[in-house]
Amino acid sequence: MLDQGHKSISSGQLADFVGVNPSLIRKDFSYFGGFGTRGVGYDIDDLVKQIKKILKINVMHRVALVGVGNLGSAVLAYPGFGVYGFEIAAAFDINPQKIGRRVHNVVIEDVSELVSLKKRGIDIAIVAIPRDAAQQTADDLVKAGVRGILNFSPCHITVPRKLKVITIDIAMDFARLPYYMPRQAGA
Amino acid sequence: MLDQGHKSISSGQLADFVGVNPSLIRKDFSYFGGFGTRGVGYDIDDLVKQIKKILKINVMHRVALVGVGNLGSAVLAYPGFGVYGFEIAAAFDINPQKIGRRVHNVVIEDVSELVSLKKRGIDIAIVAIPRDAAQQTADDLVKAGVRGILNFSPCHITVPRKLKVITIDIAMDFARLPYYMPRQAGA
DNA sequence: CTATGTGAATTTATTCACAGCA
DNA sequence: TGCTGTGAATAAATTCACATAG
Repeated sequence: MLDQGHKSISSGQLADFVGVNPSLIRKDFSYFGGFGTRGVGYDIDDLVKQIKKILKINVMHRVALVGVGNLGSAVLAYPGFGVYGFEIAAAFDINPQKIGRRVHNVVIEDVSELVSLKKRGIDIAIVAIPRDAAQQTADDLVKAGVRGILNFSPCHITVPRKLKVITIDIAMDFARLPYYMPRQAGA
Repeated sequence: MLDQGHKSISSGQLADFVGVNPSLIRKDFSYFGGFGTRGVGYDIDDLVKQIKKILKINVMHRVALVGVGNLGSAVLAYPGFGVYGFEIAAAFDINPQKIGRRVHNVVIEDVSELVSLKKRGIDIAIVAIPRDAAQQTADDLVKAGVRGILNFSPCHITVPRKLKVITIDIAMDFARLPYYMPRQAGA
Protein backbone atom coordinates (compact mmCIF):
# COMPACT_ATOMS: atom_id res chain seq x y z
CA MET A 1 0.00 0.00 0.00
CA LEU A 2 2.88 2.34 0.82
CA ASP A 3 4.42 1.61 -2.59
CA GLN A 4 1.16 2.70 -4.19
CA GLY A 5 1.34 6.03 -2.41
CA HIS A 6 -1.17 5.33 0.36
CA LYS A 7 -0.55 6.80 3.79
CA SER A 8 -3.31 5.02 5.68
CA ILE A 9 -5.51 1.96 5.40
CA SER A 10 -9.00 1.26 6.76
CA SER A 11 -10.24 -1.77 8.65
CA GLY A 12 -12.40 -2.54 5.63
CA GLN A 13 -9.46 -2.66 3.27
CA LEU A 14 -7.48 -4.86 5.64
CA ALA A 15 -10.52 -7.08 6.09
CA ASP A 16 -10.95 -7.54 2.34
CA PHE A 17 -7.29 -8.39 2.03
CA VAL A 18 -7.34 -11.20 4.57
CA GLY A 19 -10.97 -12.17 4.06
CA VAL A 20 -12.59 -11.34 7.39
CA ASN A 21 -15.15 -8.94 8.85
CA PRO A 22 -13.95 -5.32 9.32
CA SER A 23 -15.07 -5.16 12.92
CA LEU A 24 -12.83 -8.08 13.75
CA ILE A 25 -9.84 -6.08 12.55
CA ARG A 26 -10.87 -3.11 14.68
CA LYS A 27 -11.64 -5.23 17.73
CA ASP A 28 -8.32 -7.03 17.56
CA PHE A 29 -6.35 -3.81 17.22
CA SER A 30 -8.35 -2.24 20.03
CA TYR A 31 -7.14 -4.93 22.46
CA PHE A 32 -3.69 -3.41 22.03
CA GLY A 33 -4.80 0.14 22.53
CA GLY A 34 -6.44 1.55 19.41
CA PHE A 35 -3.97 3.20 17.11
CA GLY A 36 -6.28 4.35 14.35
CA THR A 37 -7.69 7.75 13.48
CA ARG A 38 -11.50 8.09 13.31
CA GLY A 39 -12.73 9.05 9.90
CA VAL A 40 -9.38 8.12 8.34
CA GLY A 41 -8.09 4.67 9.24
CA TYR A 42 -4.72 3.36 10.36
CA ASP A 43 -1.45 5.07 9.51
CA ILE A 44 0.43 2.34 7.68
CA ASP A 45 3.89 3.17 9.01
CA ASP A 46 2.59 3.31 12.54
CA LEU A 47 0.52 0.16 12.12
CA VAL A 48 3.55 -1.82 11.03
CA LYS A 49 5.49 -0.51 14.02
CA GLN A 50 2.68 -1.37 16.42
CA ILE A 51 2.30 -4.90 15.09
CA LYS A 52 6.05 -5.50 15.20
CA LYS A 53 6.04 -4.35 18.80
CA ILE A 54 3.13 -6.64 19.69
CA LEU A 55 4.86 -9.63 18.08
CA LYS A 56 8.15 -8.61 19.69
CA ILE A 57 9.90 -8.45 16.34
CA ASN A 58 10.77 -4.78 16.86
CA VAL A 59 14.28 -5.77 17.83
CA MET A 60 16.91 -7.54 15.71
CA HIS A 61 17.27 -11.26 16.38
CA ARG A 62 20.44 -13.16 15.60
CA VAL A 63 19.74 -16.66 14.33
CA ALA A 64 21.78 -19.83 13.92
CA LEU A 65 21.09 -22.34 11.18
CA VAL A 66 21.86 -25.98 11.97
CA GLY A 67 22.11 -28.18 8.90
CA VAL A 68 23.23 -26.72 5.58
CA GLY A 69 21.69 -29.32 3.26
CA ASN A 70 19.12 -28.54 0.60
CA LEU A 71 16.62 -27.09 3.01
CA GLY A 72 19.24 -25.24 5.02
CA SER A 73 20.68 -23.72 1.86
CA ALA A 74 17.21 -22.67 0.82
CA VAL A 75 16.78 -20.95 4.16
CA LEU A 76 20.12 -19.15 3.76
CA ALA A 77 19.07 -17.99 0.31
CA TYR A 78 15.66 -16.87 1.50
CA PRO A 79 15.01 -13.16 1.00
CA GLY A 80 12.72 -11.51 3.46
CA PHE A 81 13.98 -12.64 6.83
CA GLY A 82 15.34 -9.17 7.19
CA VAL A 83 11.88 -7.61 6.99
CA TYR A 84 10.98 -9.28 10.26
CA GLY A 85 14.27 -8.41 11.91
CA PHE A 86 16.06 -11.73 11.62
CA GLU A 87 19.69 -12.12 10.66
CA ILE A 88 21.25 -15.51 10.05
CA ALA A 89 24.47 -14.93 11.93
CA ALA A 90 25.89 -18.46 11.90
CA ALA A 91 25.51 -21.80 10.16
CA PHE A 92 26.51 -25.26 11.36
CA ASP A 93 26.87 -28.68 9.79
CA ILE A 94 28.18 -32.07 10.77
CA ASN A 95 29.77 -32.79 7.37
CA PRO A 96 33.56 -32.03 7.42
CA GLN A 97 33.41 -31.35 3.67
CA LYS A 98 31.20 -28.35 4.28
CA ILE A 99 33.00 -26.83 7.27
CA GLY A 100 34.75 -23.63 6.34
CA ARG A 101 32.81 -23.04 3.16
CA ARG A 102 31.08 -19.73 2.78
CA VAL A 103 27.42 -19.77 1.76
CA HIS A 104 25.52 -16.51 1.41
CA ASN A 105 28.04 -14.61 3.52
CA VAL A 106 28.05 -17.13 6.34
CA VAL A 107 30.94 -19.49 7.01
CA ILE A 108 29.84 -22.99 7.92
CA GLU A 109 31.12 -24.20 11.27
CA ASP A 110 31.23 -27.62 12.91
CA VAL A 111 28.27 -28.39 15.15
CA SER A 112 30.65 -28.64 18.09
CA GLU A 113 30.85 -24.85 17.94
CA LEU A 114 27.20 -24.57 18.96
CA VAL A 115 28.33 -24.04 22.55
CA SER A 116 29.39 -20.51 21.63
CA LEU A 117 25.91 -19.33 20.64
CA LYS A 118 25.03 -17.52 23.84
CA LYS A 119 28.34 -15.67 23.86
CA ARG A 120 27.60 -14.53 20.31
CA GLY A 121 24.19 -13.19 21.18
CA ILE A 122 22.29 -15.80 19.20
CA ASP A 123 19.03 -16.84 20.83
CA ILE A 124 17.11 -18.50 17.99
CA ALA A 125 18.02 -21.61 15.98
CA ILE A 126 16.67 -23.14 12.80
CA VAL A 127 16.89 -26.94 12.77
CA ALA A 128 17.10 -28.25 9.20
CA ILE A 129 18.58 -31.71 9.62
CA PRO A 130 17.37 -35.30 9.21
CA ARG A 131 14.71 -36.50 11.60
CA ASP A 132 17.01 -38.91 13.47
CA ALA A 133 19.35 -36.16 14.63
CA ALA A 134 16.71 -33.57 15.51
CA GLN A 135 16.18 -34.36 19.19
CA GLN A 136 19.91 -34.60 19.95
CA THR A 137 20.52 -31.28 18.24
CA ALA A 138 17.63 -29.72 20.10
CA ASP A 139 19.20 -30.88 23.37
CA ASP A 140 22.49 -29.28 22.34
CA LEU A 141 20.69 -26.06 21.49
CA VAL A 142 19.02 -26.01 24.89
CA LYS A 143 22.46 -26.36 26.50
CA ALA A 144 23.73 -23.57 24.24
CA GLY A 145 21.09 -21.28 25.72
CA VAL A 146 18.78 -20.55 22.79
CA ARG A 147 15.25 -19.44 23.65
CA GLY A 148 13.46 -20.41 20.45
CA ILE A 149 13.71 -23.15 17.83
CA LEU A 150 12.18 -23.35 14.39
CA ASN A 151 12.11 -27.07 13.63
CA PHE A 152 11.87 -28.18 10.01
CA SER A 153 12.36 -31.86 10.78
CA PRO A 154 9.14 -33.83 10.42
CA CYS A 155 9.07 -34.93 14.05
CA HIS A 156 8.10 -33.80 17.50
CA ILE A 157 10.97 -32.52 19.64
CA THR A 158 10.84 -32.18 23.40
CA VAL A 159 12.42 -29.23 25.21
CA PRO A 160 12.11 -27.60 28.64
CA ARG A 161 9.16 -25.30 29.08
CA LYS A 162 11.44 -22.27 29.07
CA LEU A 163 12.02 -22.71 25.32
CA LYS A 164 9.54 -22.23 22.50
CA VAL A 165 9.58 -24.62 19.55
CA ILE A 166 7.64 -24.15 16.32
CA THR A 167 7.67 -27.20 14.06
CA ILE A 168 7.00 -26.80 10.37
CA ASP A 169 6.22 -30.06 8.61
CA ILE A 170 5.92 -29.28 4.93
CA ALA A 171 4.12 -32.56 4.31
CA MET A 172 1.45 -31.58 6.81
CA ASP A 173 0.83 -28.25 5.13
CA PHE A 174 0.51 -30.25 1.98
CA ALA A 175 -2.04 -32.56 3.51
CA ARG A 176 -4.40 -29.62 4.05
CA LEU A 177 -4.69 -29.00 0.33
CA PRO A 178 -6.92 -31.85 -0.94
CA TYR A 179 -9.68 -31.06 1.57
CA TYR A 180 -10.18 -27.64 0.02
CA MET A 181 -9.66 -28.54 -3.61
CA PRO A 182 -12.79 -28.50 -5.75
CA ARG A 183 -13.73 -31.67 -7.61
CA GLN A 184 -12.88 -30.36 -11.04
CA ALA A 185 -11.02 -27.38 -12.40
CA GLY A 186 -11.53 -26.28 -15.97
CA ALA A 187 -8.67 -25.64 -18.37
CA MET B 1 1.86 -45.99 18.96
CA LEU B 2 1.57 -48.88 16.48
CA ASP B 3 5.35 -49.32 16.58
CA GLN B 4 5.11 -49.68 20.34
CA GLY B 5 2.62 -52.51 19.97
CA HIS B 6 -0.55 -50.56 20.76
CA LYS B 7 -3.71 -51.43 18.90
CA SER B 8 -5.89 -48.60 20.11
CA ILE B 9 -5.59 -45.13 21.61
CA SER B 10 -7.90 -43.18 23.91
CA SER B 11 -9.12 -39.62 23.58
CA GLY B 12 -7.12 -38.86 26.73
CA GLN B 13 -3.87 -40.06 25.20
CA LEU B 14 -4.48 -38.13 22.01
CA ALA B 15 -5.39 -35.07 24.05
CA ASP B 16 -2.16 -35.25 26.05
CA PHE B 17 -0.19 -35.57 22.88
CA VAL B 18 -1.56 -32.45 21.25
CA GLY B 19 -2.23 -30.56 24.46
CA VAL B 20 -6.02 -30.21 24.49
CA ASN B 21 -9.02 -31.41 26.49
CA PRO B 22 -10.07 -35.06 25.88
CA SER B 23 -13.69 -34.18 25.23
CA LEU B 24 -12.64 -31.95 22.39
CA ILE B 25 -11.03 -34.93 20.68
CA ARG B 26 -14.20 -37.00 21.14
CA LYS B 27 -16.50 -34.20 20.06
CA ASP B 28 -14.50 -33.52 16.92
CA PHE B 29 -14.42 -37.17 15.92
CA SER B 30 -18.12 -37.51 16.66
CA TYR B 31 -18.93 -34.88 14.03
CA PHE B 32 -17.67 -37.38 11.49
CA GLY B 33 -19.61 -40.27 12.87
CA GLY B 34 -17.97 -41.69 15.98
CA PHE B 35 -15.54 -44.44 15.16
CA GLY B 36 -14.36 -45.39 18.63
CA THR B 37 -15.23 -48.32 20.88
CA ARG B 38 -16.67 -47.56 24.33
CA GLY B 39 -14.46 -48.74 27.12
CA VAL B 40 -11.53 -49.16 24.76
CA GLY B 41 -10.73 -46.15 22.60
CA TYR B 42 -10.01 -45.71 18.92
CA ASP B 43 -8.51 -48.44 16.77
CA ILE B 44 -5.35 -46.80 15.47
CA ASP B 45 -5.40 -48.32 12.01
CA ASP B 46 -9.03 -47.39 11.55
CA LEU B 47 -8.51 -43.90 12.99
CA VAL B 48 -5.76 -43.16 10.49
CA LYS B 49 -7.99 -44.37 7.66
CA GLN B 50 -10.92 -42.27 8.86
CA ILE B 51 -8.83 -39.11 9.16
CA LYS B 52 -7.28 -39.63 5.75
CA LYS B 53 -10.77 -40.00 4.31
CA ILE B 54 -11.97 -36.83 6.03
CA LEU B 55 -8.98 -34.87 4.71
CA LYS B 56 -9.41 -36.47 1.29
CA ILE B 57 -5.87 -37.81 1.33
CA ASN B 58 -7.10 -41.39 1.03
CA VAL B 59 -6.26 -41.35 -2.67
CA MET B 60 -2.87 -40.90 -4.30
CA HIS B 61 -2.18 -37.40 -5.60
CA ARG B 62 0.32 -36.76 -8.36
CA VAL B 63 2.23 -33.53 -7.81
CA ALA B 64 4.36 -31.27 -10.00
CA LEU B 65 7.24 -29.27 -8.62
CA VAL B 66 7.98 -25.97 -10.32
CA GLY B 67 11.42 -24.58 -9.54
CA VAL B 68 14.31 -26.91 -8.72
CA GLY B 69 16.51 -24.49 -6.81
CA ASN B 70 17.55 -24.95 -3.21
CA LEU B 71 14.04 -25.07 -1.87
CA GLY B 72 12.75 -27.22 -4.72
CA SER B 73 15.58 -29.68 -4.23
CA ALA B 74 14.81 -29.81 -0.54
CA VAL B 75 11.22 -30.63 -1.38
CA LEU B 76 12.31 -33.40 -3.76
CA ALA B 77 14.54 -34.83 -1.05
CA TYR B 78 11.83 -34.60 1.58
CA PRO B 79 10.87 -37.96 3.04
CA GLY B 80 7.32 -38.32 4.23
CA PHE B 81 5.25 -36.98 1.39
CA GLY B 82 4.40 -40.59 0.68
CA VAL B 83 2.76 -41.01 4.06
CA TYR B 84 0.09 -38.55 3.04
CA GLY B 85 -0.34 -40.04 -0.41
CA PHE B 86 1.63 -37.53 -2.46
CA GLU B 87 4.02 -38.47 -5.24
CA ILE B 88 6.18 -35.90 -6.96
CA ALA B 89 5.64 -37.04 -10.52
CA ALA B 90 7.29 -34.20 -12.39
CA ALA B 91 9.69 -31.31 -11.89
CA PHE B 92 10.10 -28.17 -13.95
CA ASP B 93 12.62 -25.38 -14.18
CA ILE B 94 13.35 -22.41 -16.41
CA ASN B 95 17.15 -22.88 -16.38
CA PRO B 96 18.33 -24.73 -19.54
CA GLN B 97 21.33 -26.06 -17.59
CA LYS B 98 19.01 -28.06 -15.37
CA ILE B 99 16.66 -29.44 -18.02
CA GLY B 100 17.16 -33.15 -18.51
CA ARG B 101 18.99 -33.72 -15.26
CA ARG B 102 17.61 -36.39 -12.97
CA VAL B 103 17.10 -35.41 -9.34
CA HIS B 104 15.66 -37.93 -6.90
CA ASN B 105 14.22 -40.08 -9.70
CA VAL B 106 12.56 -37.18 -11.46
CA VAL B 107 13.82 -35.72 -14.74
CA ILE B 108 13.68 -31.94 -14.84
CA GLU B 109 11.64 -30.55 -17.72
CA ASP B 110 11.31 -27.09 -19.21
CA VAL B 111 8.46 -25.03 -17.79
CA SER B 112 6.90 -24.94 -21.25
CA GLU B 113 5.94 -28.57 -20.66
CA LEU B 114 3.56 -27.51 -17.90
CA VAL B 115 0.71 -27.65 -20.40
CA SER B 116 0.82 -31.45 -20.26
CA LEU B 117 -0.03 -31.68 -16.57
CA LYS B 118 -3.70 -32.49 -16.93
CA LYS B 119 -3.00 -35.20 -19.46
CA ARG B 120 -0.56 -36.75 -17.01
CA GLY B 121 -3.05 -36.81 -14.17
CA ILE B 122 -1.26 -34.17 -12.11
CA ASP B 123 -3.61 -31.87 -10.19
CA ILE B 124 -1.40 -30.31 -7.55
CA ALA B 125 1.65 -28.08 -7.99
CA ILE B 126 4.35 -26.85 -5.66
CA VAL B 127 5.64 -23.39 -6.53
CA ALA B 128 9.22 -22.93 -5.34
CA ILE B 129 10.50 -20.06 -7.46
CA PRO B 130 11.48 -16.42 -6.91
CA ARG B 131 8.73 -14.06 -5.92
CA ASP B 132 8.77 -12.14 -9.22
CA ALA B 133 7.81 -15.18 -11.25
CA ALA B 134 5.23 -16.64 -8.88
CA GLN B 135 2.07 -15.01 -10.26
CA GLN B 136 2.94 -15.77 -13.88
CA THR B 137 3.64 -19.39 -13.02
CA ALA B 138 0.41 -19.60 -11.06
CA ASP B 139 -1.45 -18.36 -14.13
CA ASP B 140 0.24 -21.04 -16.23
CA LEU B 141 -0.73 -23.68 -13.68
CA VAL B 142 -4.35 -22.55 -13.77
CA LYS B 143 -4.29 -22.95 -17.55
CA ALA B 144 -2.70 -26.37 -17.10
CA GLY B 145 -5.71 -27.41 -15.04
CA VAL B 146 -4.29 -27.98 -11.57
CA ARG B 147 -6.76 -27.77 -8.69
CA GLY B 148 -4.38 -26.96 -5.85
CA ILE B 149 -1.16 -24.97 -5.39
CA LEU B 150 1.29 -25.00 -2.51
CA ASN B 151 3.06 -21.67 -2.79
CA PHE B 152 6.45 -21.25 -1.14
CA SER B 153 7.10 -17.82 -2.62
CA PRO B 154 6.77 -15.06 -0.04
CA CYS B 155 3.92 -13.33 -1.85
CA HIS B 156 0.19 -13.40 -2.34
CA ILE B 157 -0.92 -15.06 -5.58
CA THR B 158 -4.34 -14.61 -7.13
CA VAL B 159 -6.22 -17.49 -8.76
CA PRO B 160 -9.81 -18.24 -9.77
CA ARG B 161 -12.07 -19.42 -6.95
CA LYS B 162 -12.07 -22.94 -8.39
CA LEU B 163 -8.46 -23.41 -7.25
CA LYS B 164 -7.12 -23.66 -3.70
CA VAL B 165 -3.81 -22.02 -2.84
CA ILE B 166 -1.92 -22.49 0.39
CA THR B 167 0.99 -20.11 0.82
CA ILE B 168 3.81 -20.99 3.17
CA ASP B 169 6.02 -18.05 4.04
CA ILE B 170 8.87 -19.36 6.13
CA ALA B 171 9.68 -15.89 7.35
CA MET B 172 6.16 -15.51 8.71
CA ASP B 173 6.36 -18.74 10.66
CA PHE B 174 9.57 -17.36 12.00
CA ALA B 175 7.95 -14.14 13.05
CA ARG B 176 5.67 -16.06 15.43
CA LEU B 177 8.59 -17.24 17.52
CA PRO B 178 9.69 -14.11 19.45
CA TYR B 179 6.18 -13.54 20.86
CA TYR B 180 6.30 -16.88 22.68
CA MET B 181 9.94 -16.88 23.71
CA PRO B 182 10.55 -16.35 27.40
CA ARG B 183 12.76 -13.45 28.49
CA GLN B 184 15.68 -15.57 29.57
CA ALA B 185 16.67 -19.19 29.14
CA GLY B 186 19.26 -20.72 31.42
CA ALA B 187 22.20 -22.73 30.15
C1' DC C 1 -19.22 12.70 6.44
C1' DT C 2 -16.24 8.83 7.35
C1' DA C 3 -14.19 5.27 9.82
C1' DT C 4 -12.72 4.06 14.59
C1' DG C 5 -13.61 2.04 19.14
C1' DT C 6 -16.58 -0.54 21.93
C1' DG C 7 -20.62 -2.25 24.74
C1' DA C 8 -24.30 -5.58 23.63
C1' DA C 9 -26.00 -9.37 20.96
C1' DT C 10 -25.04 -13.29 18.61
C1' DT C 11 -22.65 -17.15 17.02
C1' DT C 12 -19.23 -20.58 17.50
C1' DA C 13 -16.12 -23.42 20.18
C1' DT C 14 -14.99 -25.88 24.23
C1' DT C 15 -15.88 -28.19 28.46
C1' DC C 16 -18.83 -30.57 31.67
C1' DA C 17 -21.26 -34.36 33.12
C1' DC C 18 -23.23 -38.49 32.56
C1' DA C 19 -26.00 -42.11 30.05
C1' DG C 20 -24.82 -46.09 27.36
C1' DC C 21 -22.15 -49.66 25.53
C1' DA C 22 -18.21 -53.11 25.12
C1' DT D 1 -15.13 -51.04 34.87
C1' DG D 2 -13.49 -47.78 31.33
C1' DC D 3 -13.98 -44.88 27.76
C1' DT D 4 -17.03 -43.21 24.08
C1' DG D 5 -20.70 -40.20 22.41
C1' DT D 6 -23.50 -36.37 23.29
C1' DG D 7 -27.00 -33.07 25.24
C1' DA D 8 -26.51 -29.11 28.39
C1' DA D 9 -23.67 -25.54 30.31
C1' DT D 10 -20.02 -22.51 29.83
C1' DA D 11 -16.58 -19.85 27.63
C1' DA D 12 -14.66 -17.55 23.76
C1' DA D 13 -14.79 -15.39 19.39
C1' DT D 14 -17.15 -12.70 16.10
C1' DT D 15 -20.50 -9.50 14.52
C1' DC D 16 -23.76 -5.81 15.20
C1' DA D 17 -24.85 -1.24 15.93
C1' DC D 18 -23.94 3.12 17.12
C1' DA D 19 -21.83 6.88 19.89
C1' DT D 20 -17.71 9.43 19.11
C1' DA D 21 -13.75 11.78 17.16
C1' DG D 22 -11.22 13.79 13.24
